Amino acid sequence: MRRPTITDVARQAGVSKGAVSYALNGQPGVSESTRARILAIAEEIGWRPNSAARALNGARAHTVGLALCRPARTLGMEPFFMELISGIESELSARSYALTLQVVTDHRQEVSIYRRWWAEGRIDGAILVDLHVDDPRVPEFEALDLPSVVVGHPSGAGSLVSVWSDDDGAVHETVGYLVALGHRRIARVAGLPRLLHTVLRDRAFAQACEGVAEHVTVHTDYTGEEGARATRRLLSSADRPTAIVYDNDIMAVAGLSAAQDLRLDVPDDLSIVAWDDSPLSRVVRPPLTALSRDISAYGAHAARRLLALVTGEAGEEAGPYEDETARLTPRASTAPPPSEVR
Amino acid sequence: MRRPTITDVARQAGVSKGAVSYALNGQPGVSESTRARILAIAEEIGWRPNSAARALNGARAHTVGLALCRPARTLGMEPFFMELISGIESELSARSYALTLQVVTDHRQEVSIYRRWWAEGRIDGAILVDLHVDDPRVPEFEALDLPSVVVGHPSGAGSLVSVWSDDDGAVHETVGYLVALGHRRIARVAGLPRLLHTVLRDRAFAQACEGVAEHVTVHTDYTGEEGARATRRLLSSADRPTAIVYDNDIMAVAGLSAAQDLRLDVPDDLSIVAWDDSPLSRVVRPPLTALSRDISAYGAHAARRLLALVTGEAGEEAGPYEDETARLTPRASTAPPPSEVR
DNA sequence: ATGCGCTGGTGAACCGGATAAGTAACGTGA
DNA sequence: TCACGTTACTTATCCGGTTCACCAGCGCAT
Repeated sequence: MRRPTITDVARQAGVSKGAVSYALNGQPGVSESTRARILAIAEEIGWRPNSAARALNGARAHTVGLALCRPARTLGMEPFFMELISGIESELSARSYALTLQVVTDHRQEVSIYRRWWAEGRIDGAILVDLHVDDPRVPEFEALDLPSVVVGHPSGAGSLVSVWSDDDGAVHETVGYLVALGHRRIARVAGLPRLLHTVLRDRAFAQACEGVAEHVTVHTDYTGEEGARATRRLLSSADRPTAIVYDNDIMAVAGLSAAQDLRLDVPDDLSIVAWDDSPLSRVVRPPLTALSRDISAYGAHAARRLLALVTGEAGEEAGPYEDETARLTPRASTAPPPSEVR
Repeated sequence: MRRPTITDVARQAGVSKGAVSYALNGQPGVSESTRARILAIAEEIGWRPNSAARALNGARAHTVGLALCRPARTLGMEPFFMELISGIESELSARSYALTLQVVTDHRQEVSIYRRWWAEGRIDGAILVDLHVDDPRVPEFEALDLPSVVVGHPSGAGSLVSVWSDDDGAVHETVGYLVALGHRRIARVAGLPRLLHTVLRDRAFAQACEGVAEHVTVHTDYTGEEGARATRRLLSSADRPTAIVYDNDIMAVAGLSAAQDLRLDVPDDLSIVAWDDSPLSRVVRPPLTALSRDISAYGAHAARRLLALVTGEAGEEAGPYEDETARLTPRASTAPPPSEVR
């Protein structure tokens, strides 16, 4: 049984294709009674205008693209992405836009996917995540002239609209909190050094500690394994830190376990802070002090910006947007440092 | 600058639209030299056939749909979905199919989304996850006549092709292992009771324990909070279990913390097994014994089945597929029960 | 020389909608 | 009673591809 087309509806209603089209789209040109009859028939036989046929008339594809450039293993473990996606989604589906997703392994692939989608008319816009230092995607996107929103700091977004949150402020708040507790040697277990936000956090961290605490930063690939290894290395050094800030929660949990394995008590011997709060931070023992933010809302903002770009709406929705700064949520993993090192 | 169309390519190459089409699609009807010239020009001006125009000629949309019916919070915390998606993805992108994703909050929405996508010609097929008991989506999908693959047990899939893994076997292996260690009172902290796989695991668990161990099952919503609460309740009962099997790893971690809060040692006082292995199981202390399986491969199998359905390929790819059974990976969270209760 | 098949194309119809232009019927004011 | 403006449509064209029917030119056997 073929899918019904506009012609089927027109025939059953005893009108022309044009009339059906007007009726469907709320255009003037049909009487209310005819419109109702047409819509009833469309409903009855389950007709929906074919999106390809619509798109052919210069209309939009009503789809935006998102390519994620991370290995499956890391991706699965990062609540961040799933929450971001569901936030993006909620905004898109409210406006009847679909999200097309692709998981890729490198940036060359990612750019070529977007290029293809765009050239094929499959997407109206794109969302760029995980901004790198000197990200090659930015000039590419600018040249492509594909409406796009960058989820990341404007300093790396070139002329593209960006949605970001103030990591700098969050870092300062965290360091300030730890210093206030009495910590004078603070370490940071950071993510991939080629990611822009890692560099920005590194810089902010160094700056925040400047003059008030010794500081050291170790880079990892975000996995629990590397988080644990970095922690062991930090804790076995002569002047070990009394507090460690982790760039994601899986590393924070791994670091917690590593510390406990070394017979260190958290928070009495070592304080731990996790960046990005997730249920995980709450279920471990002790629950982790974390930098929480509403990632879902973050994604929704990005989507809203993108839709404004796509539909050409002016207004305040069109510009870059700074989302709320992550709030430090103190839990039981942070406390003053042990007295002998104070 | 308008996107180039087939007419632009034809004009530049000095041939007709038809010739360009034949050249592009590897059809006979153009000489090799002309084909090369046309393709070179297409490449140069960055032309890609508009997917909507192609789809209009009865061709496929080259897209499959996936609607996830879970709240954002649970979703973010389940590495399962992200891994499943990236597995599906890898298979799809290898065959140049796109994945359209939608996060919905209930089944009615989910069905209506699929119905819309299908009627609008946006998707060629769909993947159904999280099968419920008496799932209303199954008859709907059968009626829609939309090519689809169910990720879940065939007993609930009706006439739809399903891809599943033998939970029954995994449960028996787990219970067998715990009984062999000497456990005689085993609890299970299960997921949502309306999910089919929960019911099947419940049944298998009861059956596996029958005659060899006392058993009890508690249902939760998969969150760490409920996992912890269930654990506390189980452990504070008079004849508390000596081993608990959790339906996901976030609950297992939460259960571990809850037990430790009650001054119970894992594994000396209590053994813990997590269903579905993830980096999380490895980074906590002690690392958790878990049921591991390759979720990404699971997703890839589902995608392959779906593509076989969509393209109408016969052969062994078309039927239902039983994926490998989860393997029990013993780690330090399981041991013989304490002697006083043996 | 003629017929035949093959190669390498061309031109036009078609897919399913949107939309501009055209038209028939009707009411209305002068 | 007729020009005029509405209303409620119909008709035709277009979007960017695919594909079918057709055709010119060429080599080749007859």
